Amino acid sequence: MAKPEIHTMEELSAAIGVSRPTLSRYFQDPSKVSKSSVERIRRGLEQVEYIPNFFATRMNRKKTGMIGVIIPYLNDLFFTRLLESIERAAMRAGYTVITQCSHSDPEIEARAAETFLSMNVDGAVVAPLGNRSDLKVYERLNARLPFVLMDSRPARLSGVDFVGTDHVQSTGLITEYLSRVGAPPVFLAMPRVNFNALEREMAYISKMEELGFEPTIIGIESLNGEGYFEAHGLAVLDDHFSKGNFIDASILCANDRVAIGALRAAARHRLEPGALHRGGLRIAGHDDYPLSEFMIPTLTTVAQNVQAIGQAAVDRLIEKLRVEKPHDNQAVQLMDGVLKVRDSA
Amino acid sequence: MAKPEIHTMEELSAAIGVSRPTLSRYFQDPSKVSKSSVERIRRGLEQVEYIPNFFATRMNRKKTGMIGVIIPYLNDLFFTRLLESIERAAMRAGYTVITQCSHSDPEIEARAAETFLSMNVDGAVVAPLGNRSDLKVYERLNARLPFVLMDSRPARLSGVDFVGTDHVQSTGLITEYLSRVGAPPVFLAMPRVNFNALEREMAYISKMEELGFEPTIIGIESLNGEGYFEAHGLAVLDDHFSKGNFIDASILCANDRVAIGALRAAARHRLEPGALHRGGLRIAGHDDYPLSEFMIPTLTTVAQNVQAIGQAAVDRLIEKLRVEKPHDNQAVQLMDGVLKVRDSA
DNA sequence: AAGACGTTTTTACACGTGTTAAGAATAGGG
DNA sequence: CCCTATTCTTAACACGTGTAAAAACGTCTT
Repeated sequence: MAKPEIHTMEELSAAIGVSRPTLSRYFQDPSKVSKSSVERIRRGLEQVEYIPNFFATRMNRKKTGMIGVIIPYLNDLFFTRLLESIERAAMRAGYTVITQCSHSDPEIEARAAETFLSMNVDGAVVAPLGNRSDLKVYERLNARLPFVLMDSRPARLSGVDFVGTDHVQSTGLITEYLSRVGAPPVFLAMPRVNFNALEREMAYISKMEELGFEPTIIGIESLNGEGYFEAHGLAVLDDHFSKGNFIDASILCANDRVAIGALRAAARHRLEPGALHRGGLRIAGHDDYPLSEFMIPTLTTVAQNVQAIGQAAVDRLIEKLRVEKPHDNQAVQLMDGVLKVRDSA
Repeated sequence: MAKPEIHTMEELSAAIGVSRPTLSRYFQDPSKVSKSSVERIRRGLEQVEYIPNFFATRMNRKKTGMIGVIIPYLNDLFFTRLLESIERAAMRAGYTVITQCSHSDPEIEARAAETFLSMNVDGAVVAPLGNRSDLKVYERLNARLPFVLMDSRPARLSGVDFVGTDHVQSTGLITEYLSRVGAPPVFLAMPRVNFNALEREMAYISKMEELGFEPTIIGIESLNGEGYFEAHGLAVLDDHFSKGNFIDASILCANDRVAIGALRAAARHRLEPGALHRGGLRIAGHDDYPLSEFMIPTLTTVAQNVQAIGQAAVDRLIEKLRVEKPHDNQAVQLMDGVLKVRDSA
């Protein structure tokens, strides 16, 4: 505890009798230094309190060993799971993750991107904000760094790598399941805050048409402003149920958070959604939100492979990092969703 | 878009005909520079692409304008709300927040602390990991920086500022409510992963004794390893309900996530917890987790004032930052919880 | 027009480490 | 003991910006 505090490599060099350049090499990669010196330095470091200055080390290196991650919200367990899987993958690969949250604000998102550039991060992974994002921000990042988008994908953006769920597959899967086991589903949309909102809508429509059913979409416009998804699902269905609409329908929600609101609306109207009630109300979601299995009834949904998405994003980043000039072939990785049949549908 | 890219202040200085030191002052605080120069620089910046290097600017400044935040988990909306309120408060005050998540690992927590020190952050806010944390890490931070602990407080740590909820008040409040309206509550504990777990247990016990009731605590030991809180609540109550225990009790859960598991256990056993059923099963939680109002039934709980805690933590940090030598009086700020009576109890 | 004052430029050094080139020390082999 | 290969030290410059002191400039007052 009472170790003398050393603030610079120069001081450390004097203290343990090893030259500063050797110390510099030691901290970057101990194998670059002879066994005997490594031992000597190691013993010296046990006697004193010293950590190389974060900024000074990063300033001159070509590789900073940092990757920047931007996510749109913090208050959503889907994104925190994604972030966690990225952090773990990055840590395994020896990288430090710098996280910025855009708090639904394109301006903050743009500022975060600038911060990453000014920090010389080795690469960046971004989960886009949605329609309101400035696509130039992504183009700028993509032009200057190894860059990967994840989760949701701007339609009008080309040449940018992407990792996410195949919504045509995942939404198709659950649409088909719902249609097979009971009534063809109505789609309870979410406000179009991101590109996935629309992708899932379209996937639902095309699957319904393929199956020969009439698609029905409700809840595109928000009834409660910029609130939570749960509040949206609750408000929209509360309204419909009050009018006697959809009380015995199959309802596919755009995501699990909307579905949680939907379940709440059902409870409020003393409806009991469930797979067991043939012909009765059924509610399903999308994402396999961590709380879905604890809902009442437990929520039938399609799981996104968050783990794989995070890992793939980091892998792709590192791949782009290794080769100076990437093959310039845009890589788009789409993961399949997995059906989770539970009690609600 | 095709703006020439300028990488150093030197180049910028040459490009727009203003000296480098003046530019330096401009980027730190435009009001330190004459109107005419400000105007000239502003016009110049519109013509080129330039951002001051993050590391170089931070390296020499005495104040880096950054504050470090460590939270234990990401997969918990309580902590993400806390983090969000801190980020907003810090942003308002002009600070950049660097977040690190310790992922329940004391080693990662210690490393994050070292990173903050090596970055010369102006201050640090930490939500402790719990029993497994190395208290020396906090002492070290506290000795070298403005430092504030939040959310949960190690018993054996003195001289460190703290901001959090007054659990004696909050837990007492709901214990009293439950006792007043129905049967005195049983306490469904959570695994003692942090200091609040024990604090709430103790607060429950002393309030029960004050009211002249016999305290009963269940679920201290985890039945499902290091799983989620929800799984813990579910496993413990599922076990008890199977044996016919507590099926008409008032159950106070250590937090809302445990309570969500408890509601699930009740549903599995076809029990209907609710305030309306006088004498019947009732379930309550603690924290006002964002999803509590969407549970079935909606969850009665005590809200922690997350907003105020985050703001107070940042305020205190900035206060300590301003005065060179703080008055050394340890500041402990405890916020009151607010009762949220809903349907479950 | 002279002086005073505020601003800006110039000049120089600082921060802590990366990095390179040259020479010195060390080790191992004969 | 000498020779060569390796590793280290020394010395110096680099990175991009902060910062301080002194000199130059401009504007305003009188």
